[in-house]
Amino acid sequence: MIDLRLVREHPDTVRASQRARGADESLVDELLAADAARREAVSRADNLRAEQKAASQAVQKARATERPAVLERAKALAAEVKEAEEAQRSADAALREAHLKIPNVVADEVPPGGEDDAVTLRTVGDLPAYDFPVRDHIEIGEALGAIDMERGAKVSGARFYFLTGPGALLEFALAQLAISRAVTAGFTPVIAPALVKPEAMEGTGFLGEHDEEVYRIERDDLYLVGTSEVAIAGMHAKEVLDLPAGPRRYAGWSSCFRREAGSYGKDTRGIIRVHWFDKVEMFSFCRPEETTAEHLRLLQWEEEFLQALELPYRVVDIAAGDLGTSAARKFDIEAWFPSQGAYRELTSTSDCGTFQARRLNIRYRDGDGKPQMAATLNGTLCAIARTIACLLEVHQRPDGAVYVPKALRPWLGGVEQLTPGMSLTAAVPPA
RNA sequence: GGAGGCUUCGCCUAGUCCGGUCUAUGGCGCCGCACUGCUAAUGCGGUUUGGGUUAAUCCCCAUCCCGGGUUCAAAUCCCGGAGCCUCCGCCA
Repeated sequence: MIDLRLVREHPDTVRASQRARGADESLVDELLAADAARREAVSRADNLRAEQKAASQAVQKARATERPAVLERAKALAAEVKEAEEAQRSADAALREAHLKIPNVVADEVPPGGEDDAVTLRTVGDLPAYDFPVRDHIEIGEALGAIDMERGAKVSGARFYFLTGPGALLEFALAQLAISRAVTAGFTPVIAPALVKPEAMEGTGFLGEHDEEVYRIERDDLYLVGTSEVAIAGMHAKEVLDLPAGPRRYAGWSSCFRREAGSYGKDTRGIIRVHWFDKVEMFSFCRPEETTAEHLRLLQWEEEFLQALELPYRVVDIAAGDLGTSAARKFDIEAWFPSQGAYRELTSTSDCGTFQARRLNIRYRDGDGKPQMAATLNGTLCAIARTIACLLEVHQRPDGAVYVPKALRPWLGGVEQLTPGMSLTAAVPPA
């Protein structure tokens, strides 16, 4: 939810933001009208209530002879109040509806344009050269006994997979590495629920125009999260946080579920685009004035993680038309996939400003002890399946082996490479 | 799944049976002022959170877990729901 004061005082800023996103500008005027209508309804109901309250007290004090007349007046007012409250309720609902339709206001620095207009900020790491035919992650993974797509489809359908043997060990190694690095950087590790109530889903902005992306458990009115961002943002809903000494940071682990509606034909091969994967997500609660710096920090941690995995990548600044509902600004990191000869999104970090906090009612106390809206940011530390895919491709060797980056070795029994038919007991940390 | 208990303005708490100065009591904590060489102690005052209105103050409305209902009037009565606790059943 955007700041209503901003809409009232600077509607043109919001209109410009809508235009940049390619969204409907007239929603701003609808919101302004709904806001004015609500305030009028509130005033009317408040005044009537005050009158009615006085009348009600007069009933008690009235002498017996006056009582019937006073009571009559109180009853009449009560009816009016009821009607005014009804009008207020519908005005409130109309305002909320109009309010929810408007996505976050894009930051000034965001590049204009759509999906193809992201600006590359930098490219890091040398592209690997292979003097043998490059294979994609499925060929490599299946040869290693690390990925089983066929049985994934048998058990759960398209876009499902099993990670087996070295693949399963790789998942745990990545998770351990990600969590360890996050804890060292000051994050609190969190294992988050993957099923959440509608409020959490709506609060993080996932139930708007993209709600067909989300799995819903209708019978229990719960949703499967597409990222632990949802649960972690919801974790402090309706709270007043203590944010005296900088951001409060969590590293959340959860399974993530995505319907991938509308992506038919995209990435149908492999585990790059799947209905379910596990992920370590960074999440930050901070003061609004801290978000720009915090966003860059999250981005830096993401980059350092990919550097530790020895993966070449580039950082892109996402254009306005491609921003999510909650984001004011977003950076993606795209890593190199040799089989595609292209950079593909591996991680992403968004500055949501106060947008999510306003929906979820997350506040903090300022220097004067007054509650203020907090700000939220999120960033992928490691989306496991896609990262495994990238690792297998980039670090493939001609003999079907896969090089293990040094940072991962402590979690894989110290092995320097994964090889087809290898002994699994060698690839686990000492028991 | 079944039975019972609990939920009050940061924390604890009075009030709920029997509706109306509840404009919610008291303690702790916190803030300010006074007093005092300093600290402590003491005294006085303040201290929920939203919304409306306003240049600002004032003022008004809402808020006793949430949502309905009864009533001129609800923390209080009725119905529904949530969360927590205890016991039983089931389960990893």
